[in-house]
Amino acid sequence: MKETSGRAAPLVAIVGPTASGKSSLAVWLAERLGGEVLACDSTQVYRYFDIGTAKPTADERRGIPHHLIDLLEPDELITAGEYRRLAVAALEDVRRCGRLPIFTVGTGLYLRALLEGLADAPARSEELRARLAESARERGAEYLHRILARLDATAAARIAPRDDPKLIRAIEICLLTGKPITEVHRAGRAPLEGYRPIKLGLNPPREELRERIARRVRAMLEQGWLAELDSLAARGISSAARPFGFIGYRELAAHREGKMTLDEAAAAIEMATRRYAKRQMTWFRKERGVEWFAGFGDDPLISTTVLRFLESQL
RNA sequence: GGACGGGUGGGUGAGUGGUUAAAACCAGCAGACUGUAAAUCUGCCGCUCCUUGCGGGCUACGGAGGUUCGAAUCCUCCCCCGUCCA
Repeated sequence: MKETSGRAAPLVAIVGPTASGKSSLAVWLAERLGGEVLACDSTQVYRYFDIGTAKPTADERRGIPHHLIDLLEPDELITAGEYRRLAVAALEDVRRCGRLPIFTVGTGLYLRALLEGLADAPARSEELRARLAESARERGAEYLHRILARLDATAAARIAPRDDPKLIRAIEICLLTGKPITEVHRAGRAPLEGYRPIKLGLNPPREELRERIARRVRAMLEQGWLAELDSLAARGISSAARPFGFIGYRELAAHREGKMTLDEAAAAIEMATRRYAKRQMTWFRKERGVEWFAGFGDDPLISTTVLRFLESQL
């Protein structure tokens, strides 16, 4: 598909698995191209959870403004739709300053929500969800699937009978709009206007990524991850808060409760991170229009190649 | 030296004569995913052949023999691991 709008402002999105060096590449490019960094990450929007979410430190930011980080309190809930609103606003700020927006994308769904938009569907309803979850508990597995089948057979056929979160969202949309979710989706999305996305993909060799993840987990622990955990508790943040469910925080919490040794926790974190990286790649591989680079973002060879490519695109 | 317990597919670990290539879980691989997405879910997961089929062949439950129509499962000997007694 050709971009015809000459007025569209370039928007750079760096996709890639966790620990592939997106943040450092983003800063490096920003320094050279007059850019600012925007996080497209469902975890970095939470304040206080810094080490485990791999937020770039002040040092690593090197004076480059970073957006869409530290926006919410831990007891708040971010969703793809909310992220889109926040991101569009941040984008406009960056554009007003005449700077190049560079997204570091860990959360594929959020990038899609931003660029392609979401269906015109209502936001989640906690009350409705509570009721559905309650009935599901009483009526057993696959009850939700039966409900959805009645509301929208097409949608039910596309969602696994045990995939509760997706079933709930589908039922929620049907009930809230009074229309089958299939119809709501068919109505289309509202893509981002006025920008020309340039997608860069980092795809380091798997074995090297695996090692990098292991090293990073150890480094995070050395940087005081456990102390951060304690300060979060001291701050009075409920252990039920969303961010405590993020990779690493949950394992470390289990360790603090005496359920596993620190070594075991570290091993579990590495494993969960690896699996996460794999899922990210599954998502990104089918992302369209990505220019892929087979290495880490902090590898000089990669960064210079990326810069050259970007310059040809701007 | 002796007495028990145990050695099962990458790991943990079921299975104690036959629908058992061998449960389950984990790891691994592939995939799905339009509002909790660092979430959730699905498939595959010994080797091999083809006419890709609830298809064929081969290999497999420490090793070697044996019993049996048939063994991971029973017997014999051997090897290794753990605990205990000397």
